[in-house]
Amino acid sequence: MPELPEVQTVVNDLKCADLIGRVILKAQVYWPKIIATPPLQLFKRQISGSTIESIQRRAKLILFYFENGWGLAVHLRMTGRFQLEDGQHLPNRHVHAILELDDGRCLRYIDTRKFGRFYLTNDMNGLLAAYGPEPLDRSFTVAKLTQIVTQRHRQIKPLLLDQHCIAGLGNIYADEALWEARIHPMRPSDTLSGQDIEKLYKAIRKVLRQGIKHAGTTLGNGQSNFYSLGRSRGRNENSLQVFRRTAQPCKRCNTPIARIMVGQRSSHICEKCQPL
DNA sequence: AAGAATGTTACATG
DNA sequence: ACATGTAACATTCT
Repeated sequence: MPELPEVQTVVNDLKCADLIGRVILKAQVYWPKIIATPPLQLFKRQISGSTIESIQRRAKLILFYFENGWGLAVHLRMTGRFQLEDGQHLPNRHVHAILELDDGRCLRYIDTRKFGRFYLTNDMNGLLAAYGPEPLDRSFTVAKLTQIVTQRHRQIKPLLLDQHCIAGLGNIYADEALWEARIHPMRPSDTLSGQDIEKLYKAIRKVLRQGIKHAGTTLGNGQSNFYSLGRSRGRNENSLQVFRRTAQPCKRCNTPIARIMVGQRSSHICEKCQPL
């Protein structure tokens, strides 16, 4: 579930939780496939005794940097969540890993679909090298987006979702940005005009900033929807203009929102505002 | 009760 | 080399 704004929200909450300077005493792992690298026994040995120096976000990854030069990157994929427990823990069948801290607390990883992954590495830069630019960074400019979009001939939405091209967008915010910019998701990327690209640039940054401001998007009431640390919900759902608003009126022109498949993902569009 | 779900990747095919 | 399609991962939600 989590896209850039949701991951940023989790990181912000983790940073507020007094984790800097804490030592990870021990890792308990109940679903070994969660640990992508290194092999489980090495992972457990290496992470034990690590002191958390900083917590950051890059793309959709949560990055824990340790004082010993290693770092832990966590990708939540669809349903990953962290919870900080003090003494007693609420029972949950989907706890797959627990990091025990030196202050008596535990950071536990919950993931109903078990798609999330932990990467423990002493070469974080290497791990991050393949990702495209951060859309909210100053280095991400209209010129940069022009280059990304013009260099290839692909449908614009799958391109936006490709983390090697731009980091952090997922299905929700890609749909929102394309609606905002009035661009059809199947538009070949190299046919966008300069004006289109500028609108898209502004739209991407607008919807991501808004998502962060609202602490992420939590859809519906299912327990495997997005929740940040603890069980705090995002407040961005009411700001969505098209995502999962199929058949409801377009907020600009009242045309019913259509749902179409693009690159094997559902897309929500106004066919009048976003003609092909 | 079938189909879809906020993500990624390996593999196949054009 | 690049673009696109399919299946897989595993469980819940509509």
